[in-house]
Amino acid sequence: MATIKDVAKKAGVSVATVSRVLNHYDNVRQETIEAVQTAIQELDYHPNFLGRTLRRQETMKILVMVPTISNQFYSRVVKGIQTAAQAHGYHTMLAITGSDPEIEQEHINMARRKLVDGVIFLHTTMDAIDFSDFAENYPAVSACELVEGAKIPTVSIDDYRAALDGTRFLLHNGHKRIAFVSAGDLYDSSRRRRMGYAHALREAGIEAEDHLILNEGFTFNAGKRAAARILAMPSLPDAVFATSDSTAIGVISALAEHGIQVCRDISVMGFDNNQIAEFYLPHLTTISQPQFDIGHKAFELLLNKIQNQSCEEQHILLPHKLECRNSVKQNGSSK
Amino acid sequence: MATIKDVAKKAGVSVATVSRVLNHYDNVRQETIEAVQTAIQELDYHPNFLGRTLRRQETMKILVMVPTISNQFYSRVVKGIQTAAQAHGYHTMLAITGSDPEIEQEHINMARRKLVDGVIFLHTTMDAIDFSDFAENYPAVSACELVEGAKIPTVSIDDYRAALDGTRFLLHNGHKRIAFVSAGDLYDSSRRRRMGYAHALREAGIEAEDHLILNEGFTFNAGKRAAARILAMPSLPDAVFATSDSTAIGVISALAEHGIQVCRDISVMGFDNNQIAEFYLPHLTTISQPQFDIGHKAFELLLNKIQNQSCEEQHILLPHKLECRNSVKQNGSSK
DNA sequence: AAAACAGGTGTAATCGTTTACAACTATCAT
DNA sequence: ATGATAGTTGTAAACGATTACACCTGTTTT
Repeated sequence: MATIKDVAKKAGVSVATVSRVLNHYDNVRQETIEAVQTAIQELDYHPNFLGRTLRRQETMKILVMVPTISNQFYSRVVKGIQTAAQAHGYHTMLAITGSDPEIEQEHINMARRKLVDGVIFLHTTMDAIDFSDFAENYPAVSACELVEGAKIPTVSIDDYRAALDGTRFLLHNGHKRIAFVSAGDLYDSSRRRRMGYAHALREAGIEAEDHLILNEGFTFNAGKRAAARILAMPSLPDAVFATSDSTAIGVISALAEHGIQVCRDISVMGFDNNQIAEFYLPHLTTISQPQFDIGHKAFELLLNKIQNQSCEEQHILLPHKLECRNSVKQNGSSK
Repeated sequence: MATIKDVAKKAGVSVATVSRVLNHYDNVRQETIEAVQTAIQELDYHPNFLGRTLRRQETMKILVMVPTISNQFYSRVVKGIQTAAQAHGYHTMLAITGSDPEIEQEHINMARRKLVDGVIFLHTTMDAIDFSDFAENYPAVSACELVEGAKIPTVSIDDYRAALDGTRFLLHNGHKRIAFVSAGDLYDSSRRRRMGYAHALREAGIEAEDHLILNEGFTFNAGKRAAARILAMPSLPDAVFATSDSTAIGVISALAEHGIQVCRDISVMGFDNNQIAEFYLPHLTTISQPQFDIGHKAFELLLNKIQNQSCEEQHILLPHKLECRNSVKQNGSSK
């Protein structure tokens, strides 16, 4: 395989000049450029970027730490990251952690070992202290999850507010007993959403029923488990607020198997607005997150950290939106 | 940031010795090992792998070329790849090409530039000649798609046979006019499946109707478009064989909007067996692909190429399976 | 006692680039 | 003619590790 030396020899110039041509420096004579280029062609030379990487101490790669890609939600965020990254000449590596601290730590070492220039966390198992500590030493940002107390640039929606809006919507449409399906405290977003939900109930003067809060997770099967618990309740709640679309669909699917029809017998609201929310029957009423934009913005924050080392902590909140479809019973009357 | 030199100085040994400790060579005195290790600890030293990478000319990274990750199908394959890769100390990079030749070419250069040790193609826009050419010069394997005439190790299902089985199943259950929704010739798998479909019709003595073959693609919206065309037909076909689950669901969803109920009025069969096939209502009858295994095996083939340079062309066909659920009308009688 | 050997370590070359610095040429102003 | 300047190019030192080779020091073999 030809190296820069071979090209230099063939073109009758020094390696420095070849390097200049390669990097489009503007202080090379046109003839020289052409001579080098023909040498490159003739040798079918492709620069070995490992050399540059070592010299420049930059890999032009970033790492995205994602708990799972089975969920379309993260796929969209990753897509946003990747699009932004590509536009700046960066490549993206994906670490699917499965929320396993060990796997996460192993990948964090990629940053320590200079194998990537920065890390975007879509979720972390680290506590705020470790997380801040890492972010202090290496370029890192958080997306989707706003980790309480962690000093790290973050882009997400306002989960509290989103759940508040969602719950209010259910309340305004006459639903009083609302079950809440979420992931407990494993995710910060989940915790925040629960607080928004609780707030909405409180302001409506409704007494919260603890057993209506079902911490099962974000997956389809979590929804099925939640549905099983709901079916076991002495009386059915008016509505179910599931904090991910997959979960909502799990709920609907499991209820359907017991002859309970959504919208007629019970309302179900989702969260995220994945494709599936639009495709499912009934079409799912849900809270829409700007997934692509979250990813896109997250990369921009990261790039800023990589280039400027500027560590100013910033939390960017992007707008959510209630997407009204057919899975929630609406009364025309109540405002 | 501390380098190997700093550690060497601190421990009072040479860099070579530090390197030996780092790589667990067995010809270092126990005391020396300990001295080096404490120096490492005290300096909070993390080896910079860029140096090793350059010296060894290996990155321990592979690239996966995937057309999209919005489709769960590919997510599962990627997961299989990643699991296998991780077990061998490799990291995975994802290039989402969107089937854009330009983006694909840009990423192919990563291999040429030694930024990755090998490439797994889940799809390529290259023709058989270019594809073979690349695979001859760089470690590469193909997964999911068996490219006609390309000399490259491949792992996939037998698409022809799978579509044959699927169509036969529909025929055996009394469906005669079967629409076929696929991606035309953009994907080799799509072409093969169409041939399997045609074969089944022929052996059943049924005359193929060209207008029943709808080349719309693999997405949900492709399914909706196909449904629109089906609705415009003078008479409804008995069944629709959609060659991806998303497409099948698009068909079902669009038909439902016109009051046509699947299983009662028409049958629909999917392909892939994504989660959604199980979750959707009605549960989708579909052809199951061993997605995880395909990915897993693909990595093993690639590793073999990376390590042995052995170029023997092999096509590995993994078994598919008909997953019988509720979207196809079955008659108890016919065998 | 000399030779052979093994265990442990250091020296320095190497991987393929980039880049600071030096140096050369031609042009221009003085 | 001299010095300054701009444009172009080359030399060699990085970057941070790995590793071939040499070189010790003891120990064992002859």
